[in-house]
Amino acid sequence: MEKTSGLPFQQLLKERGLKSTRQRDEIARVFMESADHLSVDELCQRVRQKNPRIGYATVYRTLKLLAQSGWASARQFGQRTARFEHRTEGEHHDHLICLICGKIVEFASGRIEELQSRIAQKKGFRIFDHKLELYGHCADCLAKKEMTGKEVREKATNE
Amino acid sequence: MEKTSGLPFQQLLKERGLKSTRQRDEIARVFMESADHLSVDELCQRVRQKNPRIGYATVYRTLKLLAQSGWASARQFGQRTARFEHRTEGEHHDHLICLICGKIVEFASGRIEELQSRIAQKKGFRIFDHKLELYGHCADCLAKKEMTGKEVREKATNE
DNA sequence: TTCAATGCAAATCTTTTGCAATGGG
DNA sequence: CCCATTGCAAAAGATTTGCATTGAA
Repeated sequence: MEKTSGLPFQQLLKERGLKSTRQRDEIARVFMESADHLSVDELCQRVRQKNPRIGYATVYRTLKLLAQSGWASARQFGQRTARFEHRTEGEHHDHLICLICGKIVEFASGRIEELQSRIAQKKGFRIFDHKLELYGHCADCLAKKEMTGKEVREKATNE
Repeated sequence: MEKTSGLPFQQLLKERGLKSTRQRDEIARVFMESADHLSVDELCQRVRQKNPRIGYATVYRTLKLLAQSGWASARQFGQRTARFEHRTEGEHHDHLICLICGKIVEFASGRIEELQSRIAQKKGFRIFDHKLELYGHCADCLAKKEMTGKEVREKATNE
């Protein structure tokens, strides 16, 4: 997996001919300092603790830049709000997702990542990030196979 | 990779205690007969050629059922509309996605799928589908590293 | 000084929901 | 018959955009 961290955000802006502004720097800093799986809303809240006048639009615009630059990556776990992860160096956690109850189990596989790198190289890509999600039914839900139709329906509805 | 196709949709409804209706059957049929990467809108258009009174809500609701049953799976390539793929038996195509220009290149890797199956088994999941996306910069965009800031900005904007 | 970036509010778009009417089992 | 399903229109969100103002370079 390619490394680009360590390159400050401001340097990256300069490379692309973009201006370094108080807002962009603040947003990038707060993003990098925060825990993973941050929603746009959460990021905006935090940024506003420092500078309450920063708008959602700016946060979205900056996040787009961070994503294009490979620093952030968007995830859509449920179908609702996107959440942004840091592109960390090396270690990635991937996800097993249950289609019935929505449970998410994390896992990591270095072996799979090796294969990914090889494929990317073959196609001429420089990879910054990846997303691997396995969808199915979890052990619990498989065990509930004997549920009545009514119960299944209720579970599916409030999902 | 687990197989469930061949099981008719109606049978699946019965198993879950759901009703088989004209609309559900029609939507499922059209979905299965269509090409991959169908948007909800496209599916709705096609279904309406047969029955113009079918509403978006019903299409969404049925697609959710198909997804939970493992027949369809949602993808979010750009951040816009979700697109639905058929869950085909065996063969999966995964995606390399360029963060700059949005280009999508497909690839397949049986080796990676083997590893996935093993992981799922270890965690007690029965997997119906998976999603693997590699994000980075494509060969073309890497070649354009010498572009001026202005050009980069324009490209990023109309993305 | 110049033009990109910002902040705000309005606009868009996708997906979900409430509810009366319909229709499967 | 009963209650799940449908269709419509309205609601709910999430993200984007137009535009006047601000601020980096």
